[in-house]
Amino acid sequence: MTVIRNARARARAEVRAEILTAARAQLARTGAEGISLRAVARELGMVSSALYRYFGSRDELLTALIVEAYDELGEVAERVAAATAAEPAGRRWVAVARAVRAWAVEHPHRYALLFGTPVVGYEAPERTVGPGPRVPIVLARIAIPAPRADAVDLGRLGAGEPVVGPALAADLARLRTALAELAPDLLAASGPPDVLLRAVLVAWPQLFGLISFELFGQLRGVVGDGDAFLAEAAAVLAGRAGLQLGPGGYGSQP
Amino acid sequence: MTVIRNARARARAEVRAEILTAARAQLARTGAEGISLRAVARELGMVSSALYRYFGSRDELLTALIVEAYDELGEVAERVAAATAAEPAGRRWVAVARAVRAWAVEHPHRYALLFGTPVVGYEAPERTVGPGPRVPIVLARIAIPAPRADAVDLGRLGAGEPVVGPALAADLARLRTALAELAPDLLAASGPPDVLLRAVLVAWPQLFGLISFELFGQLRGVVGDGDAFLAEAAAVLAGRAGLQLGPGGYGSQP
DNA sequence: CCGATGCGAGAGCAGTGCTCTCATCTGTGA
DNA sequence: TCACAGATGAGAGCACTGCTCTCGCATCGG
Repeated sequence: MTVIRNARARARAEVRAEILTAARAQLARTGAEGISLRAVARELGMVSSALYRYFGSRDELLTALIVEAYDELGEVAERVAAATAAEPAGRRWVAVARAVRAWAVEHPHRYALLFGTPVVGYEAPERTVGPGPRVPIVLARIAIPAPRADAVDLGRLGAGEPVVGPALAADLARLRTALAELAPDLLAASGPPDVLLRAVLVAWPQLFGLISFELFGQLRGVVGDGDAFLAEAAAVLAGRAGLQLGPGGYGSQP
Repeated sequence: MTVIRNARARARAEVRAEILTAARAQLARTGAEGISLRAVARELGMVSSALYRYFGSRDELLTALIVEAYDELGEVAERVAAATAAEPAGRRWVAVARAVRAWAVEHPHRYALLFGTPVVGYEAPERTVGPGPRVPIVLARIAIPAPRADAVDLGRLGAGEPVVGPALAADLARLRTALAELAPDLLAASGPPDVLLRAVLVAWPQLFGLISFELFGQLRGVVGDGDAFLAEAAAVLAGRAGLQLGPGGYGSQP
């Protein structure tokens, strides 16, 4: 495993990259279901069986595309979070949400690959570990230092109701354990017990739900300006998480 | 079009139903992607070409399954709403949410067919019209009469910010038009302008997001008790929509 | 009763994922 | 430097898919 690999390994990596590029293009054109190993091979001027030297199966190729897309989306979110570091937490939250939506609109099939129907169900390990949780970590990093303890308002539960129920307390503990590996700094700063829950477990799936609803056509004919809709809804979520938007609301620049 | 159709039409309807039943079983077994016209035909002891007398294409068969699933899910939601008619709005909201989740867990592939990645993208007309909006209408019917005007808290916008932005105001108008056909009684009772928005456009996609996240494996290894998680999160959403849970929180019976 | 129509069977086409074998090309150790 | 092992590509082939077309048979309506 030297840094300068031999020519064979180098060529191999290049062919692998070319295959991925062709597959990515085909994904953008026809969606995940339409990706054909044979068509990818054809486009590269090789025969389908040769492709199996590089990817053991169609699912393996898809998995590579999934990991790649996770990484790209994670990078988008991290870049926006870094670029807005000086702004109030609420505005950063909305900015990241809009960026995630913009990426989804630009690459709908890749987004569907990540958050749509699981292709087979076997790629669970890949999903949870690795680049999967990058976006929620970005959101958590924005949200967690911000909320004040008095912002806790978990749905106006009846008097005497615990803020976090026993089942969710266990989930919370599990989440903390997972976070200890992925982002140990977050763990130290995560404050009151429900803040993590709101930021990661509640706000993030809801944000995803809004984007998916638009992208998968559930809001077709109802919502006109998807970005405005998402921005407003994300501002609601940010408010619920106790984040301050500051003067000027959530802003309007994309 | 007499009520008592002739024998030919009767047999035709029966065969159609048998095909749908076999396809439904296959969907439950292998998911939408795994549904094969030939396998369905084989199971029914007919040849694949004969099946084309009843469904013009695989997509047409899938569309029939989608409509069917929409109807069944809508009926589940309506039944729960009716059964809890006497309870406070917040508890009804949570009860419907849990019922939707329970249906999704029981029929994951059918749920994916409705709310996952669109199979082709062409069935947009089917989605928006017809049985599609039954669940959000149930939720709106629960939520709309309930909220008090002072519950409006759209994300703690900056002072002077309009509660509903101009882009969303247009969406709201469109939504009202659509509702005028589907549920005219709702239109009359819908109260302050943002209530509809919160109930249908925000809360429903977010609820869907929570369910999908669990079902599509995004929360795998994080959330243990999915029902408890959803109930708590739905209670949060209900609270945001200004619904009262009443004493005893959102209850715990499934 | 007879023609029009509905319907099932079968063959066939173009495409798919994947496996196997066989030839060739290349990197490396003797 | 050379020969051998391993990596790579080509091709044929298998079982499967959605879908179309044609050809008979049954059935229904006039």
